[in-house]
Amino acid sequence: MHQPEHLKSAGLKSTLPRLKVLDLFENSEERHLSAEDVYKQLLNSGEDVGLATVYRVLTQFEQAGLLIRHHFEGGKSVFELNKGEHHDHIVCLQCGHVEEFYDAAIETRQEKIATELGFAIREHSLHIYADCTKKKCPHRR
Amino acid sequence: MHQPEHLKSAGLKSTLPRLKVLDLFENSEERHLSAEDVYKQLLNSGEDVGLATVYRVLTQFEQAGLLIRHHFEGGKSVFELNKGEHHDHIVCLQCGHVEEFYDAAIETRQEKIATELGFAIREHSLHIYADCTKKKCPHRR
DNA sequence: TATGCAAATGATAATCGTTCTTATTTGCAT
DNA sequence: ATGCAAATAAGAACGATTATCATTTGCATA
Repeated sequence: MHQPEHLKSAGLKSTLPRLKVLDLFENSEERHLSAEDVYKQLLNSGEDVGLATVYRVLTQFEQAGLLIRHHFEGGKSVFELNKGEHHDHIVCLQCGHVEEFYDAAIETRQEKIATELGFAIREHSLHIYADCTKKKCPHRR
Repeated sequence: MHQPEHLKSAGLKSTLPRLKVLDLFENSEERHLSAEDVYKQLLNSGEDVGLATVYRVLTQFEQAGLLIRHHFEGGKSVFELNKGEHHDHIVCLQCGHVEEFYDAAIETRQEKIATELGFAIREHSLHIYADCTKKKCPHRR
């Protein structure tokens, strides 16, 4: 258990809600969770947290670099643990599962294009929405 | 003026609000407009349209293939005229201007990656958020 | 170990973008 | 000219998120 240090180094007090949220991301099956997901899972675990706190904590964790926020289609923000390595996402249109991938060639091309157009990249997002062709797709959306 | 035909072929009646919205996209300086942008510009032009109508019309145009909807950071949808050719976007973090680009290499890589992961791409979005290094950047956000 | 206080929380109201509802108006075929 | 389905405008309703504020908590200090 090294979570309290994570929080401390981010200048955040080690409170129960924050520990629970961190714990959820580190032990959850699904790496990508929305605020609502986090809230519901905590309630199911018997924790008594407020939805407002969940939103607050997620934003703080994002600013502290512990989490990364994504804006997939559908309007709601989705968060994942920041592993320090950038990657892009492919979202299954059947089950909603999010798969990660990284392609050096794409990254290189992006840099080249931005430079040519007179821009310095700050961040970027590549989202592929696709049909899963695997039979094991749970189709649970 | 060939707009009415556009509408008719899409199965949409040729109404004033629809013609005005189409006209705006075809003659506006900025290719990428949000619902709020469209609404305000129409009001400024003395048109008496409702915000609900703007949203409805934009959605209909999207379904008719006349417009393309984008989800940039910031939560609100942005629309642009569908020119039939896919392209990606680079958003200036200073002035908010959106520049378009297309890179065959990136497209190819995406297809290859999706196939390898067992997916069939339906759609995708590549958004680059960057600092403009040109002096002519209006910095007007 | 008790205590003080800033920071954090939870309940709820408020906000923002967007969609829905409904009574009225409009395009357009007759 | 007329009828009617389609479209509209206004505002209510909605879902995700943020702000407010009184109460509680972590934790440094006595």
